[in-house]
This record gives sequence, C-alpha cells and structure tokens, in this order.
Amino acid sequence: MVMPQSGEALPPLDDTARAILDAASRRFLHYGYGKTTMSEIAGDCNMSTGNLYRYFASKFDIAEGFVRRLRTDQIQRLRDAVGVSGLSTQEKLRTFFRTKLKLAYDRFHRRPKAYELSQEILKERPTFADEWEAAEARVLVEILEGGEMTGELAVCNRARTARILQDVFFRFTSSAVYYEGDYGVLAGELDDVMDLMLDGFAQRRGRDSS
Amino acid sequence: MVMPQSGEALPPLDDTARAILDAASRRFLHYGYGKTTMSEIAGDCNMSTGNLYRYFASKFDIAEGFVRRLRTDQIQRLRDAVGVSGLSTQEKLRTFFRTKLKLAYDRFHRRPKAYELSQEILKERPTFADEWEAAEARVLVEILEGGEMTGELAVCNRARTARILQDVFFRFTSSAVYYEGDYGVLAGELDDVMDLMLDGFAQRRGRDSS
DNA sequence: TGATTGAACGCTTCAGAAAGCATTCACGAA
DNA sequence: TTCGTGAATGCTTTCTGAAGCGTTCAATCA
Repeated sequence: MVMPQSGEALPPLDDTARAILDAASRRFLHYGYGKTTMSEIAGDCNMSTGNLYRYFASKFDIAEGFVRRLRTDQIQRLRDAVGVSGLSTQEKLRTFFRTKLKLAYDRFHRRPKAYELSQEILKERPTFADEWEAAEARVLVEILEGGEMTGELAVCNRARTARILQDVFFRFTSSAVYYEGDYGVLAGELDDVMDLMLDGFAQRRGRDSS
Repeated sequence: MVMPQSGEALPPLDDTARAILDAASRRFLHYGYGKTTMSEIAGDCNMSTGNLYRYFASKFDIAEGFVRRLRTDQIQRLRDAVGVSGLSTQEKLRTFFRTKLKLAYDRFHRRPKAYELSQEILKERPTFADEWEAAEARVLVEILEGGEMTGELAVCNRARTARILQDVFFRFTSSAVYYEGDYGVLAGELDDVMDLMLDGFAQRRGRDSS
C-alpha cells in the first residue's frame, strides 16, 4: 500500500483505513483530539500503534480525514438543500447561505469538539481550507450558471461573483459570532444582507439588458 | 476622587490618570501587556503601585484605556477620510471601508502589540466592543443621511442599513485575513463587494422613485 | 480628610524533573 | 511482498515547588 502524504487528495479508503477513521471519529467526538491517543485508536481496531502509520502519515492526518468527511457531508447537504425543484435562482442563493449558517451554528452548539477540530485543521492546513472554499464556490457557480441560463441573472464572471458572495457572507460563517449571537437574529441579518445582494444583481441585470 | 468602575464611560481624564496611561501605553507598545508590570508603570510615574489603583480599577482597565484611545483616534481618522469635500455618498462609503481596511491592516503589521491587545480587550469586554461598533455605525448613519438629503440614496432604515454594511464588510476587518492576505488583493475584493453593494442601493432607489 | 505608601496576601507564571505519547524501525507472520 | 507488531526514541505535556506579580489595606503624610 502506498503511504498517503499529508494533504493530498485521498483515494477511496481502504477497509482498514475506514475502520481507523471510524474509531478515531468516535473518540474525537466524545473526548476531543487532545484526549484521544494513538494507542486507544489502535486498541479500538485491535491493532498496534505502528500499524496505524501504514494508513495515515500522522495523528493529525487522521483528524484531517475526519474533517474531510464532515466537509464532504456538509457540501452534500448544501447541494441537497439548493437542489430541490421549483426554487428560483434567488431562492437557491438564499437557501445556500441560510443552510450554511444553520449547519455551522448547529455543529458549533451540538458537536463542539467536531467544530473545534475543524477550525484547528483549517487553520493549520491552508491548502485544505482552500479546497473546501473551492468546493463551496463550485456549488455557487453552478447556481449562478443556472440563473444565467434561465435569464434570471446576468453575471459577467461567475467565479469572481462566487468569491464576492463568500466574502459578503463571511461573518455568518465565522465562529466569533456563534458565541453571543442568537440564531434568529443572525438569520434575520443574513436575510437583510441577502436582500441587498439580490437587489445588486437585479440592478446589474437591468443595466445589461437595457 | 471617585473610583472608576470597569467598563464605564470614562470622564475626561485626570492629569495623573493621563500620566499613568501615557506610561503604560509606551510599555504596552514596546513590550506588550504581559511583559509590562504594575511596578514599572508606577516607577515611570514616580509613584507606588498602590496608587495606580486610585485611578484604574485594574491593570486590564488601564489596557482598556489604552485601546479606547486607539479607537477614538481610528474613528476620527475615518471621519476625516470621509469628510473631505467633493465626495459623493457612494465615494464616501467606499472610502470609509477602504480606510478601515487600511488602518487595521497597517496596525496589524506595524504595531502588532497594539493590535493584539485590542483584540484581547474587545473579546473580554463585549460591552466595549459594542460601543466601538456603535460609534462606527454612527459615522455610517451620517453618511447615509447625507445621501438621502441629496437624493443619492433611498434607505428605509438607516441604522439597519449601517448594520448590514458592517456585516457585509466584516471579512475585511477580521484579523484572520491579515496573516495570509496581500493588501492589494484584499482591497480589490473589497472594491468588488462595494460595487455590488452600491448596485443594490441603486436598484432600491430606482424602485422607490418609480 | 484626602492622597500616598509599601509590605502582605494569594493567585499566576515559570523552571526543571517526571511521565506520557506520537512516531519510528527492526523484526516476524501470512 | 504485504501486513502487522511492540519496544525504543525523543518530543511534548504534566507536575511541583519557587519566584513573580496584581491587588489590598493598615499606616503615614500633607
């Protein structure tokens, strides 16, 4: 088996690798990263510590694998949320960011260990963080594309527009806010921002078509 | 003399209090909060440590005083920047946030100790942080008022709009970004966001006047 | 009476020793 | 050749006692 390198895109996981990740995930969720030891993970899988290193380059990489799953799941949920039929492009954009806020807020309050670990990994591995942002941007670009096809939107540069959207809603995906903020208030502010945003798009469409 | 309580709005400072704050500021800037001792501050002012507590309730309150000065200065700079004559309302809004980004970015890189201390105090004293946000919002509200008077803008709720603006540009005032981000890139993204924002306002004005 | 002092108190930080843990590697089993 | 082991290694965290520092207060000064 090829030793996986840090940060590289993983091929579909081995059974053993998956077992390791499962065991580690359980422990990370209950006790957190710091309070989980490699021996414990190995013990849960009935193997020795040394063998873990045949499947993951380091403990931190196991954690990255854990977060990668969360991330994949989250992107999928976002896709599902905006994929329901009958949504206009504007509704899709709103749903996207509402859902993202809700998922982040819930995870922050209901699975603090998972949230904390995500933040840690995203901070230590900028590449990985970029990967996630890019994956989200891809979903946004698809929404924008859909909007252009139906004529609901006129966007000159989709990737750039996606980036702008991510900038604009940054506050609602930034942990600092979750400590204090009541969810309802946050969601309300998000809607206000979205309204202004959409008016901006409307203005641009109007200008282009004139 | 009345013992000042933590967090309360300070009356214009006593000469002695100002001397303490001056001495403390010098030390905070050079050595940081942690490496500055109360004896050193007292020594610089030719007084005993005990006497410091007649003017400030705690070391942390001295630091708050220090940050309060920075904040006041920053608000003044923002006012100056948007106050130059001949600026349209849209240019004022752009200037406001460009200036804010520039000030924060510069302080982060040129006076890291001051930046760090600001962050710390703002985190520990939510009330104080709110005060700052409110002061900024006041400047924004004034800009918006000006825009309404000249008919450049149509805003239904000024305070709320100011809040939306603060939300939208949150990313550019959030420290996480300064580590990595090149200033030019950040400023460019800020402009992109501002363009969309202003289009949103334009759309609303158009809709109202129709 | 109001301002100031500096020693005393107890919490926090720090240095150095001890323990624990991530990681490696030489070796064995399938 | 692949998978797996578990003791050895050395980095990191934890522990503990001592030093340092913020804070208080009874006493002194003007």
